[in-house]
Amino acid sequence: MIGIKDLADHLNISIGTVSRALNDKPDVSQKTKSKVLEAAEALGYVPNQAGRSLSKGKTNVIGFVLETDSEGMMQGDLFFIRVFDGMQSVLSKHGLNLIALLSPSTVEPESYLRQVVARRFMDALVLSSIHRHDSRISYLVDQDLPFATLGRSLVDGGQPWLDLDFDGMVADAIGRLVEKGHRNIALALPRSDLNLRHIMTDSYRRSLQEVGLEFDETMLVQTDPGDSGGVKLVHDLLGMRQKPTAVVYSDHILPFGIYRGLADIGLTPGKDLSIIGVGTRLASLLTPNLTHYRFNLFDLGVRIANALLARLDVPKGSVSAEVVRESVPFTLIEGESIQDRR
Amino acid sequence: MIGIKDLADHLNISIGTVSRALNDKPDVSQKTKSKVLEAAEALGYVPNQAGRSLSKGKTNVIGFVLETDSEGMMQGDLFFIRVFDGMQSVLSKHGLNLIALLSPSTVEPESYLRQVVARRFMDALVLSSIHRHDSRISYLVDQDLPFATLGRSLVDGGQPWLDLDFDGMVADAIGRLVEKGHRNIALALPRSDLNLRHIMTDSYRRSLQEVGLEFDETMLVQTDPGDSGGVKLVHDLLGMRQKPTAVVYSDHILPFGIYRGLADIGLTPGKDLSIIGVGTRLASLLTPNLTHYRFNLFDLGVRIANALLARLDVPKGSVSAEVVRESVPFTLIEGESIQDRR
DNA sequence: ATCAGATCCGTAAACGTTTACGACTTCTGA
DNA sequence: TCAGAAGTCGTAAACGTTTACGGATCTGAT
Repeated sequence: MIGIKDLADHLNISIGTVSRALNDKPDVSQKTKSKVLEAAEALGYVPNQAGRSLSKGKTNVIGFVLETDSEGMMQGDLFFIRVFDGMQSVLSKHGLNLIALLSPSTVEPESYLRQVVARRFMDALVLSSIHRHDSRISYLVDQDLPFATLGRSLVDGGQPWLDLDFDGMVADAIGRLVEKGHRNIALALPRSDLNLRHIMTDSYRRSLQEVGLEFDETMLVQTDPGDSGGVKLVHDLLGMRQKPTAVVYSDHILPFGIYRGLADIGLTPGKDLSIIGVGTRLASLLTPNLTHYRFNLFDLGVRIANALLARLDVPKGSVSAEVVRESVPFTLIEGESIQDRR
Repeated sequence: MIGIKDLADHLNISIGTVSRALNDKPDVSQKTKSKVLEAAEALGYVPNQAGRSLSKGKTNVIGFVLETDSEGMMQGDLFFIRVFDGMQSVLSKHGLNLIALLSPSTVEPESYLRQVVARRFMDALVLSSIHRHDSRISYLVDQDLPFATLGRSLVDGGQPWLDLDFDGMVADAIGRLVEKGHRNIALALPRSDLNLRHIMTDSYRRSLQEVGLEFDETMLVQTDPGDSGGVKLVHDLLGMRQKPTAVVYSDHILPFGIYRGLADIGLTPGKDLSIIGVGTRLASLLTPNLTHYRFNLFDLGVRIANALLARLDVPKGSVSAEVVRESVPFTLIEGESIQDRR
C-alpha cells in the first residue's frame, strides 16, 4: 500500500506539501499541485481512511438506521433500497460513505442504536420508522450526533426531516371514496406506535369532517405487519356491525393479504370491498388492478441526504439556516379496486 | 471523548498496560486487569476505531456486496435482509461490523466494487449474485482481499462459498411434476448470466434424463426480472407450439406475475398451468396456494459468516484448512398450484 | 545470600494523515 | 533599495491505539 510518504519521497517534497496539494489547500503552487496529483494517479495512491479519521476526528461515514419489524422487514424492504440508492447518489459525490444499519433481530433496536452511537463510528445518522414520542431523537441530541429523520415526531430535536405525505394521501383517498358514494370507510393502522399512525388518524378525522361525515372510532382497525395482516384484516372488517365498504391503508404488503383474504371467502376486491392505499411496482401484480399511491423514493433519498449535508455544513454554534422539513408528494395509479356506489 | 490515556491517568498506570489489559493480553496481572475493566466501564470508555485500525492495519469491517437489478432489487430484497441478519448475528460477536454495499444505480457495479476495494475500507467482502464467469473473483484474489461468495462460479478463487440448493430444488420439482403426470415442463430462467441459470439448466436436463424424458431446448424460457417478468412469461408459454403444462422457476417475485398473467386471460394457476419454485412468506398470499420451496436464509447468513471467519483466521501463507463449500437445503411448502394429471 | 527465571509493567516507536507554525523566497510599491 | 506582503514549503506535533523491548520486582531453589 502506497501512502502519502511514498509520494513525498518520489517527488522530493515534504509530506505536508503533498497532503496540502491533495486537499487542494491554498498555500501550495499550481505546479506542485498538478505534479502531486499526477504522481498520485500514477502510483495509484488512495488515502487511508483510518489515518484521515484519526487526524480529522471525522469518519466520513453516514449511517442509515433501519428498523426491521417482526416479519423480517417485509414492509420496509421494497422502500428502503430506493431511498438508500437516492441517498448514496448524493453522498458519494461528497466523499461520504453510506452504510445501512440493521439492528440484528437478536438485540433491541434501541440498545443497538446506543452501541452504534457509542462507537462513534459515523459522523451522522438517518433514522427511519419514527415514533410519535421517539426517545431516540432526544438521545441523539444529548449525544451531540448530527442526524436527520425519515418521518416526523412530536419530539423535536431540531433535525431536518422528510416524510411521505400520508396526510395528503389519506385526504385524497377519503375524498375520492366519498365522491364515489362510500360512507363507511375503514382506516387500517399499523399496530405499532409509529407516528404515521397518528398522522393518518388525524387526516382521516379531518377529511371526514370536511365532507360532513361523522367520525366513528370503530372504523379505525389495527393490522398486523407483514403477510398475515391483510388476511386477518378482512375478517375483522367483515365482523363489524357497521360493515365498511372501503378501506384505506398504508402498508404496501397489506393489499396482497386483503386480496387473499377476500378470495378465501369468495369475495371480490373493488366490488365487495374497495381498497386504496400506498403501493410499489409490486402492486401492479394484483388482480383486479389496485388503485394506489406511489411515492418517488429515490427522490426522497436525494432530498434527505441534501438536507443532512446542509445540516452538517453549518458550523457548530452558528445560527442555523432554516432546516428542511417537508412531505414528499404522491402520484395516483388508477386501478379497479374502488367501487362506484352512486 | 475519553480514551486510553484518560484511563491510564485515572489509574496511575501506563497506557501500554491499559491497552494490554483491555485486550486481555497475558503479561498483565489479574488485579490490574479487573481494575482497568472496571474503570473503563465506569468512565464509559469505548475504543476509537480509527486509532485501532491505524495501528493494527485492520478495519474490523466486513462488506456485503449486493447487486441491485434494474427493478431496484425486487428479486433480492426479501432475501437479503434475512441473510444480512444471520451474518450480523455472528460477526458482531467477534467485534466485526457488517455493512451493506449497494452499488448505486448511477454507477457500474464492477467499477463500484473497484472503488470499494481500492479504499481498503473493509477487511473482507461477501459477494452475491455470482456469475458463471465472475471476473470479480479473480480481481479480489489479485487484490489480495479475503472474501466469500453467496453462490458458485466456474472461476475458483479458493474462497469459501455457500449456495442455495437450486440443483436439488429443480430435481425435486421435476420429480414431483413427472410423478403427477406432467411431460412438458418449462424451466423459467433469469435473463442474466447468473450461474444459477446454468445450475438450474444442468439439473433440469439431468432430471429429465433420469425419468426418461427427452430434453427440449425450447422448454427453457427467458424471463425478465421483477414484476413484469411473470406476466410476460405466461404469454411466452402459451405461445409455444408444444404447450408446457408446468413451469419451474427461481425468482420469488415471478409467481405473482404468473398468477396475474393467467388471471388476465381467465386461466387458473394449478389447473391450466402448474407452478412450482422458490418462495418466501409472501408466497402464502397467492390464491390458490403456491407450492414452493423455502430456504432458511438466516441460517445461510450464519454459515457464510462462519465460513468467512474461518478463512480470516488462517494465517497468511499457511496451509489452509478445508474451505466451506456447501449448498443449503430447502423445505417444501405444499400448495395447490400443481395439477394432478394422472 | 545469590541467582535464574517468571511475572509484571513502563517506554517509545509506529500506523497515515492533517495542520499550526515558522522559514524562506519572491514580489510589490514607495 | 528596502520594508513588508504574499506565496510557497518544510518541520513537527497531534489524533488513539498496539506492541516490541527492556527494566523492575518477585519467587524459589541452591
